[in-house]
Amino acid sequence: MLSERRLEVLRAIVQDYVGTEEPVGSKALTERHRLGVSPATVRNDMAALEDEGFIAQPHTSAGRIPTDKGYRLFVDKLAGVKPMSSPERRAIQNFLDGAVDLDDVVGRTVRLLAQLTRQVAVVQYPSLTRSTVRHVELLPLAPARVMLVLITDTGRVEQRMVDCPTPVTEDSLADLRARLNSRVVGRRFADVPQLVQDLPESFEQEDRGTVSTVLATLLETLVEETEERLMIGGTANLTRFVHDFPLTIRPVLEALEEQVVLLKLLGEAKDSGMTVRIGHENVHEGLTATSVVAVGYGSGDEAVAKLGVVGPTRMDYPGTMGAVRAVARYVGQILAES
Amino acid sequence: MLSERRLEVLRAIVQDYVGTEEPVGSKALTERHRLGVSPATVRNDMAALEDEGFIAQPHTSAGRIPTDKGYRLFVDKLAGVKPMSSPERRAIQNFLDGAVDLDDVVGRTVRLLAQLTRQVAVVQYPSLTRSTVRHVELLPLAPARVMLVLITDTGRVEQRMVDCPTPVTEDSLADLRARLNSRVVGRRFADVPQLVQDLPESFEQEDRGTVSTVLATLLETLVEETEERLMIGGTANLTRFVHDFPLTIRPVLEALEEQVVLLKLLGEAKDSGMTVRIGHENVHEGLTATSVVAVGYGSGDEAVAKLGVVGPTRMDYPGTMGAVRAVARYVGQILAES
DNA sequence: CCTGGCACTCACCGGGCACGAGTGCCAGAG
DNA sequence: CTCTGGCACTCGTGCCCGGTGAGTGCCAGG
Repeated sequence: MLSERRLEVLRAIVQDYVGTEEPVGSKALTERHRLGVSPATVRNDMAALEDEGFIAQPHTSAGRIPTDKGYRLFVDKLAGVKPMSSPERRAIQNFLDGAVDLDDVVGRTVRLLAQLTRQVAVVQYPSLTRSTVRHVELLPLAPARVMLVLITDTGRVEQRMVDCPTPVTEDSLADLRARLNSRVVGRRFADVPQLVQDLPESFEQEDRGTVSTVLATLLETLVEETEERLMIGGTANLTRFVHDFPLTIRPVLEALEEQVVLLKLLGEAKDSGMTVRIGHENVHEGLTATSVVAVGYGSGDEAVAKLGVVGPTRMDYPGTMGAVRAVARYVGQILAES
Repeated sequence: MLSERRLEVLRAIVQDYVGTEEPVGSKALTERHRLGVSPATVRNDMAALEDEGFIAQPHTSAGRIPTDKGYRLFVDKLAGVKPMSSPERRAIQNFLDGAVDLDDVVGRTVRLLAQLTRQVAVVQYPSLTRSTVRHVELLPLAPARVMLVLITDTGRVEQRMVDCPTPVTEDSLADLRARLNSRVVGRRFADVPQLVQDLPESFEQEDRGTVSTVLATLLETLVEETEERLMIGGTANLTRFVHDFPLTIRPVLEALEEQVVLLKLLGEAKDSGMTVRIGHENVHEGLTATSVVAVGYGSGDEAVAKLGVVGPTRMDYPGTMGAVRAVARYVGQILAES
């Protein structure tokens, strides 16, 4: 096990490296931190830390930089979550309060997160299957064409066109709407398939085709993997590390364009509590030089979706985690109000 | 006026430079194109072209590269629009046909454009004010809370929460819905404010508050500048020019993050026909090293929105214009069908 | 176990130099 | 008047080279 002081040295290295973006040497360390020992001692500690794989040198005559393993230790044991200041919290709340609909909430959240963390922000829309049904609407648009609208308690609205096998009367549509809603309103979307299973049987023969078609479309809309949506922002922040540029940024941008990759990334995060994945802990190839900080958010205690940021492994973890947590909390509140 | 051959030289320079991304010299030109004259002659022509400001040399002992003015001449006089091949056209159509709703159409269009042109794609959602009303729906969610849903003929759906001053009965809501729809369905959204102006007066005193509130929200939704939405994609393509990297890419990414900037950019494009803005023709500072190719699209003959791509001034104009035009055409078709 | 001293390594920087692509100009031919 | 080949010139690029300094590892002594 590493001694107390060695951990302290690791912490100092991480902090300095995150601040300066340059390998940190023993002398600089003793000058900037009150470690109470000489550079030579620090050098020995550094050698030990390097043996354990927590830090590494880019080349022989350079200082040390933390490895993924070093950041992991830092995040788990050495650093807390830095809470937001109260002016910051007020600003977050004010900014999010101005949203007019869910798209706006998500859009504002993305911009806010990107700005606070100066990194790439990713926000998932509240999952349909994890939300509850507020209302299901059926609108006749043409004799044999109906628009299906799903509304969740989190304000998410999905619509689908349904082409019915036979023309539908206004009355039978109203009937279907009423019966459908009485069954599903207030229930979780995940339970809807079960709840409507036997619905077609209770209708007259002539309407059954329509009912089945509508229900089929409804169920399609709920398919996991398809129903997930997300928004990203702050990609311009990627240009802040001008060092290892093209090589790093290219695969990251490509990964961010792939919704599937991002959804998987967020999916891997724990449902409750904050998840930090550092460097190679991310299985996706393009993201092995980045860290992901993600957390679930929701209107109640249960998470309905996740949000987070993607940044270089060299990031301010306490600050980022603080911002992510605070934003998630306020988004949850906003959703609960709406 | 420039002689025929000099124009030919300019065309050759543009083509070679776009292909190789390197300044092109007189010798290379005569080797790669059948100009029928010697390098020395070409040099004289190049000197003339440089005097006129169509090309420039990065430094004394280098070849020439086209200026914005050179590209402008190339686009206007020397190059046509390169039509898509029929397999490409089929692929476009197939890909777009799979969309389930408008979000999906726009999302697919963005990905398609980005892939075809290997540049950043920008697609605007059909403008509300330029679309016509298919249906306006009012859903009671709570005693004094109504959800307003607008549906356009292009499949766009906008929803807003309305908090009413007094509780609303199901009946009066149905009444409002019916009267509202009878006035506006089939009309252009732009005309809606006028069409509903005197609607509150025709209601009982007790309902007027609700009616006014609903209408106010409806009108707010239609405010230009606010109602515009767009989607972008293919930002990873920015990393293809690794040359002048950080300096170029940074401001472009920043500009792309600003919806306002992009909307203005598309807004500046002509309503009909294709618009190409080259380099400094773009007023926005971050985009002076890029060109924008934009075109309107719509379900009928009138454009309901625009789409386009943003790329380096050194782009394959004929190919890009061909792709943009083709995609716009097919998106229009898809919208007309839905 | 900590410390100061010391020799060593090596990335970085700036200058000097050769190379070569590309140019402008000019005189002569068609 | 236009085109061509020749020629001197420019200047960015790549390379080598030595000096500098930050940082290291090791060791002997407290």
